[in-house]
Amino acid sequence: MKAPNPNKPTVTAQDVARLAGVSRAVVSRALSNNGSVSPQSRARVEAAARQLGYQVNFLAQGLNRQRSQLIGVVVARLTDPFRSTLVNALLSAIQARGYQALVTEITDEQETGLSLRRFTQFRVSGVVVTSGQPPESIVRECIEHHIPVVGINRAQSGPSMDVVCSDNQAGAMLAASQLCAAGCQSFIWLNYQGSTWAGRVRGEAFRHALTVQGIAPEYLRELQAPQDGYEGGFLAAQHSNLLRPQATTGIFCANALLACGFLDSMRQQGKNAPTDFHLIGFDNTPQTAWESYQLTTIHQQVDELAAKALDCLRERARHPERAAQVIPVAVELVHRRTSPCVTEQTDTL
Amino acid sequence: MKAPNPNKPTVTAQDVARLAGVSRAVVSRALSNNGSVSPQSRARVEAAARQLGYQVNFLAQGLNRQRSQLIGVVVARLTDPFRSTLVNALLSAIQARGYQALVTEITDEQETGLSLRRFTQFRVSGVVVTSGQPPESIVRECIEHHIPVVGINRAQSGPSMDVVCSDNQAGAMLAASQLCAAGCQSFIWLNYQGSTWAGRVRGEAFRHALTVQGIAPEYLRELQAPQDGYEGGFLAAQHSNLLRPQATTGIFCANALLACGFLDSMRQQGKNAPTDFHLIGFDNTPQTAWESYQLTTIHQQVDELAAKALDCLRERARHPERAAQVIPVAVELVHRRTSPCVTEQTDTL
DNA sequence: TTGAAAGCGATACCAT
DNA sequence: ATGGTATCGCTTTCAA
Repeated sequence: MKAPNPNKPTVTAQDVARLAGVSRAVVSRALSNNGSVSPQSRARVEAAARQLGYQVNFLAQGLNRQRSQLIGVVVARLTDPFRSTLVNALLSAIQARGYQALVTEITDEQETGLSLRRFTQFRVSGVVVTSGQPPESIVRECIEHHIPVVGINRAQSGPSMDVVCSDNQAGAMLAASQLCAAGCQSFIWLNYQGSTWAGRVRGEAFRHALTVQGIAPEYLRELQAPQDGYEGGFLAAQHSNLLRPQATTGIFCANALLACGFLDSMRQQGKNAPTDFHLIGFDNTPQTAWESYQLTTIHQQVDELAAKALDCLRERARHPERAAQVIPVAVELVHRRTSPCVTEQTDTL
Repeated sequence: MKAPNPNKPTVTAQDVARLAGVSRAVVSRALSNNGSVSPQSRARVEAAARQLGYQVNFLAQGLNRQRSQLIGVVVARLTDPFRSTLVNALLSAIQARGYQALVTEITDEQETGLSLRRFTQFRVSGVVVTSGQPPESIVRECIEHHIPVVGINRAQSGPSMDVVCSDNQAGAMLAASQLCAAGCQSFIWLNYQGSTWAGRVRGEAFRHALTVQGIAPEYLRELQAPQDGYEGGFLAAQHSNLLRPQATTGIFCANALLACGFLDSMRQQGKNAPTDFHLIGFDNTPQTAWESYQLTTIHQQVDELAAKALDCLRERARHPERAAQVIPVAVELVHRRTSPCVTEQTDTL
């Protein structure tokens, strides 16, 4: 058998039942508010539970219910400020709803599937994918086990996964309008090689938004950073000769880190925003608000993303068959120094 | 009873046993490499398991073993770059050792205890506290349930919790030496009101280190930011008249965010490092390396902190009775622009 | 309302 | 080496 716990033996529902003078069943019902229990029994159970310091064994509970109070979260490179902000919001939302977060870090898109598998082994109540693209087959496995999967800011992975996504189109449009209103006549889209899906979508949307603004395609240049992050943006600015002398250039970046790196590198070259060019980033991470950057940026409402993602899980748990949805979340343009708010002054005359 | 799964019924060890023509017991042994199994049986079990796509139910496994493959992590404000870096390292280390991370975010020191309780309900294999101070009583509860608890960068919470801690004394000494060698004659210690334990220790150690360097106490001033973070540092610099005209001031900050905010605010006032003052931060977060800051800083080896924390859990699981330890992790001075490396030139003459 | 009992799925002991 | 079986702790059905 098992070695008896030499210290404090675990308190079980059985112990509570004994002390309260009722059966395990009553204890279970009383404590989980399921089924009917007389007020007196309930009181006695609660008293006994408190007295013994009883705590439900979630493993046993989950085993029986075939579902744990766990929600799986997949994330990559938590050191990226936007990701940590998002995960922070997710943790809050998850706990606010009475769940616990099971977090796995992936270093490679491939690992997403493995993470999902491990989540199912814990019978999680749902999965939130914030990085990586899970193979449709594995998502289906989850669905078959009645485990809803939702992605944040990613492409739909087949017809089984819901997605909550910041409105990249609107963001690109806001950026394009702002840059045009600010008088830019030449444009650059900055992204990195092997960008995420969201980054690519933003680029496409920016191109489209410029067209809508009446900008001819030849006035948009694409700049590929050799890598992601601050360093990528920094290098991108070094390795290219950006500015046409005649026209103010408006630059839109796939994310905040790229924008910060780009800006620093440009400054090192003696060029600054908004005098020499305009710059708008995506994400509105804390650093973009710092005095040294004051970056105009597209703000993502992370709390909203998190909340909608969890709502989505709940909904899908109820209606497993319903078609997968894409739920948009509004974005906002935050005016800061690298492309200041344009007042109506041009219309004054 | 339970509603039968309408889709794919869960594959259990029983199913594998049936297909392999052996008993559940053999399946368990074969798959967990426990007990003895004939090579042939093993092969058949493995084949059957693969064929059926069998996955162990961790809930059942944990219930039986009285221990899950979970490790609890307590963290606050994940948006702080140092915290997210540390948690990132912890996640990697946890997964590298075959565990899964159960993460709880606390917004208040008080919640630490509640988090630990919930961890025990999942029969976690260990707990890592990176924020907050768990009440000694609850830590003891954990220990009594054979759940080791380790803190990172915090005070020992009674005799039951091990602690892994960056060497704040050494860090302060490195900072003091550097500032002195750079010619500073007047010093400021910048921290925020209600600082963490680590911050306070660094302050004390800095004071001591200056004494060792032969600096009289009256040349050290303490500056209290009204809050933590970038904003706190920014405000601290605004609300105080820092520099004596005669002597170069050396400033040491409790953390990186304070330092960045402080630096930006000083610049706004027309003062910059290292010309007008010297500045050294703690943590070496990614942003301190950015071109706009290039902050000289004390580097914490997060991977080392994470690795030692997990080693510690393992050790304590083996020896529950052993006295609690404090395990130091070395820090390094990273020379950057706000207090550049001092060459031997002063000795040349 | 209540309690007895049948699981949930896996593990480890013990006898074979 | 193998299989039967008790057990981990809780939930839920079912009959009383």
